[in-house]
Amino acid sequence: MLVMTTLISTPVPANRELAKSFDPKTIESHWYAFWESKGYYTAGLDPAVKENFCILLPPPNVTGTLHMGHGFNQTLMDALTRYHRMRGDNTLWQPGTDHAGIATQIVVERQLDAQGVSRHDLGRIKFLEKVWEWKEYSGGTITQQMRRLGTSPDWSRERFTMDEGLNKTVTQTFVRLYNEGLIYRGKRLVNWDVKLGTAVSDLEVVQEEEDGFMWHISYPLTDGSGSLTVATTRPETMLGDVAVMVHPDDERYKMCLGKSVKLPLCDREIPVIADDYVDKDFGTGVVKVTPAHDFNDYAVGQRHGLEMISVIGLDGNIISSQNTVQMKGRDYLAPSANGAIIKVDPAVLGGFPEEAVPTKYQGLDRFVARKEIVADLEAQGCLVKTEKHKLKVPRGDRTGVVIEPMLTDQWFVAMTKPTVDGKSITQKALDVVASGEIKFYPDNWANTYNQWLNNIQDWCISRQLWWGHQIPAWFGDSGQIYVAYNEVEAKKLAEKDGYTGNLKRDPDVLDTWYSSALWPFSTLDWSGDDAIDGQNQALQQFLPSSVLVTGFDIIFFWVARMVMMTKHITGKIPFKHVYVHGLIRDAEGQKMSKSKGNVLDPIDLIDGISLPDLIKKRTTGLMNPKQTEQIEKRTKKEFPEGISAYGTDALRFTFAALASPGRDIKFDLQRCDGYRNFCNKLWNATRFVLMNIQNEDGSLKDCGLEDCKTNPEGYLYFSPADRWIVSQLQRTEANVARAFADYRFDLAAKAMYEFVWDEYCDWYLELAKVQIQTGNESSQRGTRRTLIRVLETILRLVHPIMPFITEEIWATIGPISGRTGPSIMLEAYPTSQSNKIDEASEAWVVKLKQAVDACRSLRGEMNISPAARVPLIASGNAEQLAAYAPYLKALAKLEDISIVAELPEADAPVMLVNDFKLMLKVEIDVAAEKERLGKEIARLEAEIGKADSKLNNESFMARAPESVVSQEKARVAEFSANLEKLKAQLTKLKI
RNA sequence: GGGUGCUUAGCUCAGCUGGUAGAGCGUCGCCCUUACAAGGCGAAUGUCAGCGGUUCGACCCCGUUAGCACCCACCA
Repeated sequence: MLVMTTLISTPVPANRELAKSFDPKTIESHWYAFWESKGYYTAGLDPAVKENFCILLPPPNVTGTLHMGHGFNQTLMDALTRYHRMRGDNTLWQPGTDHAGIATQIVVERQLDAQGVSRHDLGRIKFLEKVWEWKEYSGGTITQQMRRLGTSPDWSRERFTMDEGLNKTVTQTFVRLYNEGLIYRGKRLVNWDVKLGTAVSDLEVVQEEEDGFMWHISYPLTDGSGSLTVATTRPETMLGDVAVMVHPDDERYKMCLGKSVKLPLCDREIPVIADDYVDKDFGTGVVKVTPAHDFNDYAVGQRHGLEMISVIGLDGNIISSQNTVQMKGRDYLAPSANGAIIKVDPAVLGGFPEEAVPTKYQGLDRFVARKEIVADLEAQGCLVKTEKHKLKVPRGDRTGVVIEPMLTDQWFVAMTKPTVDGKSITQKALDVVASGEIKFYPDNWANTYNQWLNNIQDWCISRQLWWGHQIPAWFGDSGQIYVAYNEVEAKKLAEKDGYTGNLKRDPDVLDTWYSSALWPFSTLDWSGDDAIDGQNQALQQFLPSSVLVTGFDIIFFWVARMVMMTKHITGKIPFKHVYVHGLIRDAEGQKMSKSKGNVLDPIDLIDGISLPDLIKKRTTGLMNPKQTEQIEKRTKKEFPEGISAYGTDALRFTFAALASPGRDIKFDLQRCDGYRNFCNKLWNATRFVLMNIQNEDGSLKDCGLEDCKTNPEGYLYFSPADRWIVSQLQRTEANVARAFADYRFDLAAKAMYEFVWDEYCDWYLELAKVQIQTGNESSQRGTRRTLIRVLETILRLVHPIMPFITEEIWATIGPISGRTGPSIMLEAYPTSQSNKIDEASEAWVVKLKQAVDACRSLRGEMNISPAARVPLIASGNAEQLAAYAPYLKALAKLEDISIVAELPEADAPVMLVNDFKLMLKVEIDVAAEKERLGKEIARLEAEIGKADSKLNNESFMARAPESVVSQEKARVAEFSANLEKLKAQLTKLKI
């Protein structure tokens, strides 16, 4: 089921007031269209700018819809893109989509199936028209959904892997690689998907452990001296057996070497050979050899010069004259009477040689044939035994059918063959990582990458499909191959070769990953002509791109191949960094998949969805309708109320916060909850700031926003609290910058969250209230200025992760505070200036916080209602206490504060904070107080004991750094002082 | 068989170059205090998987065991 998403866009309202609470829907609807229409995403191409930043969007499948993985991946890319754009870098996020050969062809074929039409009925040209129609219809879905996520790629540069320009690059590189001998055509055993009727690459085959059987079959020796028992999991392939083999050192079978056995059911004699590939201890120690249908046997066959007999046709049925007809239009390989492989042209079916396979099995489905063969063997007494056996079964990742190794003509890229400069493309790809030119984040992925490349096989790039880049090769009547840019060029080659006959273009297409591998330069309009490319500003700036953001699942499919191809073709690396993130899983850690019915659509988290709608979405279009009930049950249990609307910003913030390196993500909706609350917090902080900087009529109060220098001396006063929050902001900016540089989105989000909530909202706004109520004019101005300036900086700081809410607030406070910029996207990203770090103010506030906490704590101890205003008696640094008094009164709900030289003797608990002593003036419960003091004394004694033992430890004193030692000493001093006070209090209580 | 990652509060996870364990959600109190109840204040909860080692000191480094997850290769 295709879900078309249209972007609802409303005009940006001219005048705005902030609603009472945050409602993502109303603010998200207008900004995207505004940004896009203003061209803010357009690639920066200013040669004067030093830094260039470029990210390639891993092109989503053209017919796909957005899933959580995309949402996650794209949020990270967008955060980086917005961050660098704000920093003033030349920035490009290059978008596009992939034609996804197999996946798309399957979708369209399935639709035709529903109408009872096959692609062969339509013919290639008509069928391709249908695919293009479908592409036009659904191709924009995912890019529309991306807009809902607020992503900011340069849409004007959007590419599609089947675009004319990209097709040119594909053809050009293919011809070049062919001429360099790096692409070749050969008859090899390849993974064959019998359902799709195409070869697939190793990566497209998944091995799954399944229950099966091991059949022990007796092959009689021709000299009548007994028999050999082979063990096999695939008895049907015995029709193609050309030998049986044993280990050369296996004493049990030594006497059989050089003899031959009679292949049951087939009446063929085959030799007994020795090969140390055989594991003596597995099965019976005797292995049947079927080179045409097994990769290992193929290798054995090569070693021993054995012939190959294909007994399974391309459609997965046992060979016959019938399946050749079904494979019309394609060459067919079959054994001739003498066992040699010949090509059969469907036009000359009459002479089809199928004697190698007994007539009774011809044309049978391979699994039906298996049953019959087993039954026949049993009837002839050749079946020794059948035992249960677990085995790995190769299946096509798209179709799920069992992959059949098949001897066919295919095109390959030579992975390990040296190129003109002496290194294979694989070696080049290894080198750029080894040298650090390309860095992985986290770096352990480099191991995975290296390991794969070190064991790589040639890449089968031809696919017997119709949807894709058709291979630019033309065949002559007797098998000549001419690879050229087009048919005219191919003709020229043929003529040079002295061939003037017919040329027939190879009907096959390229693996979809071939064009993906060229993505880093094909999207930048690379031409291969240095003169032209030198003038291509985008290509100069953005190749290599800065970072590739991707899940580990496509490191082999895509990342490694991009490195090989880009490095070899252009001489440049495709990207400098590879940031590998985890996969999004459901709350139970399961992979999200349609068949499990645990898929979440990011759009549903943004807009919310009711339970019935969610169930409907998860259960329609299931391959196996039986699962419906179970999925419904699970969904009901997991989301009893459906999913509420979180809005894009909260979802994006959640993705960022969960993006810890090297870890899959169990997606937990509750985290989302927390970050939606964060949006609300920011929203309401803004409302508070607005309340305080505006007069009743909406005009701006004097906030001292003009340049400080133009104000007279003393016009603005910044309290320690004001200086403290600015200082903390500076630290946060530095932390966020470091986090982005390290791709630690989780830490960036955390730094933002903690600063905004824990410092700005929880403390500074409360302190500001006091200053505005009790401070003088200068202090009030300073406070207002700080309120608004810190908020503005917060907005710019957070914008890369939460673009919508920040833009909305920016647009609201801008006209009021007199800022003129039209969009936060055009503002500079806050960068820390360490000269604003004010350690004295930071220390001042830390102490104030502790005093406030102490008062609150005292309140708790004495069980005083938080709402009650009570008097406080304090002793200590009188000057500082006087400065704290107004804040303490407001934040700790105090009636009044008396500052005295010495606390009066009373049975009330005393809190010691740094150099202050604080006591609430309220009667207390003596017994409870005794208990409390006793506990506290015990705790302090324990702490002192610990610290003391350290200080008495010679090793500690010798090895620990100064700071740690003095820290310990300070602790002992502080605790001892407190301990004495407490003991004194306790004795007082006792009297 | 080869490789990688993980194991921290009831749940989901942070913990930067070793220096006395943190957040969100949930739980329990008390508060609708004019920014915010999608909130505030307070509280409870941990043999940091087990064992051993290095170190004055280990969640962190080393070794080892167990469990979980994933990747690659593969025995017919």
